[in-house]
Amino acid sequence: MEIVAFWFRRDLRLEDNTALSHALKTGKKVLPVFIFDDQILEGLPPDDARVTFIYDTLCAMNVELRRFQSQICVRMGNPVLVWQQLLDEFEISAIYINEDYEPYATARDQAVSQLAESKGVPLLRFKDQVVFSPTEIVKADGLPYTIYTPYKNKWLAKYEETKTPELLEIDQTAFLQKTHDWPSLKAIGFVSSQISVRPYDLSSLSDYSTLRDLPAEDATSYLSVHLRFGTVSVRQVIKQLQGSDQVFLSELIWREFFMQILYHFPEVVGRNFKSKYDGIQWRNNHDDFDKWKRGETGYPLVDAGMKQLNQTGYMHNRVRMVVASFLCKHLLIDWRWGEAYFAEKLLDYELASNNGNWQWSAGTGCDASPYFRIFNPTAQLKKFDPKMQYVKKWVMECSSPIVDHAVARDRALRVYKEGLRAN
DNA sequence: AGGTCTTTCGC
DNA sequence: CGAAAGACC
Repeated sequence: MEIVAFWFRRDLRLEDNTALSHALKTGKKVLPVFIFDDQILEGLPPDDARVTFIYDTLCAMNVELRRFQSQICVRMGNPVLVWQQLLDEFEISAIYINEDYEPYATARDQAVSQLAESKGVPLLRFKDQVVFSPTEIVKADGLPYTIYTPYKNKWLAKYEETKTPELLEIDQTAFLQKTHDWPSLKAIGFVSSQISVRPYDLSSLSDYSTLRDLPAEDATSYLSVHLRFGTVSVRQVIKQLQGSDQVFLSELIWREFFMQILYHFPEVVGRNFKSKYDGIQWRNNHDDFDKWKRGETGYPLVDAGMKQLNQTGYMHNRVRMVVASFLCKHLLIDWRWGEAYFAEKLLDYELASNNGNWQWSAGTGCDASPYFRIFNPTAQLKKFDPKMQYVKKWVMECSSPIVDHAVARDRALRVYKEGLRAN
């Protein structure tokens, strides 16, 4: 029987899923596929919370699908080799995917596309995880934006032009009725993590703009991880926004801004966007770095943030900016070290946003915070957690500061200036 | 989407 | 006199 395949990647949902919806409308039965890519899994700790989340999400979708005698086909290995097997095993006439704009993902999809095309099977790509793809918002001369505000203006103007699309129907009766051998989490090489993903609540967005900077309020959306893995549709989120939620919409536009930066400038991975900062002599003191990681810097807001990260896989956004600035400016540790630590710990880790925001903090990025803007961690505490509620929740005892603020501030200004002069 | 020091403003 | 605005980092 001729069927089509749908490949789940970072779109782990059965609602408003573009490529899936199109696949289900072809009139052919749809084989849903998920591949644990061993190249990605390699190097992750066995109790990685994100792998647990992916596995649990797949299980939950499977429960849905079982009502229609269907099941997700879960495989593990190199995606190209897995697709080679699947194309041999099933009579697949097309593979449906949602576009993924990361460098690794585009190369992977290109390889799968070549394989499939060689067997006469098209790989059909759809826009799903963003409102506007990296090539849709460009300057009049066709070049990508590198400054946020004009990018945002263009984004909003284009958004006004296009009507908010209706959410897509998912016809579950069109799934292929077939069961598969499911690998256990253990068989994939993992165990269940103690850290779990907090569900999102779209109704919490109403107070976002007034409370979002106060970590004690715990009023952020917790949508990041769901947008990362596609357990929520970005269109559904936007549909939920009221006219007053411009602040939240702006955060979604930042997300797409950094995605298009990574897409058009893949060299930002591992390198300063602005090469004039290449001469900065980072101190890169391992002892300082360990203290930062453990949340033992002696600055309550920094330490609270790092403890929240270590214990929950999440950190309040205001605090992310403070700990990042502290690492780069006060400790003069290379932003790439901080980027790597966040990548390891954050449930919502996403290459484009993580890289973009770290470079923003370090001052090396496009449209970044200027190098002389150095957060005063004590002033930030006073301003955003005046009653010390957030800090008390995460920090039990406060050690003495590992570096004096005024001294570190002067040192950062000097080292950045020297670095700029040397370049 | 900052901080700090200095100057000016408003009373 | 303290608060707000400005300059510079």
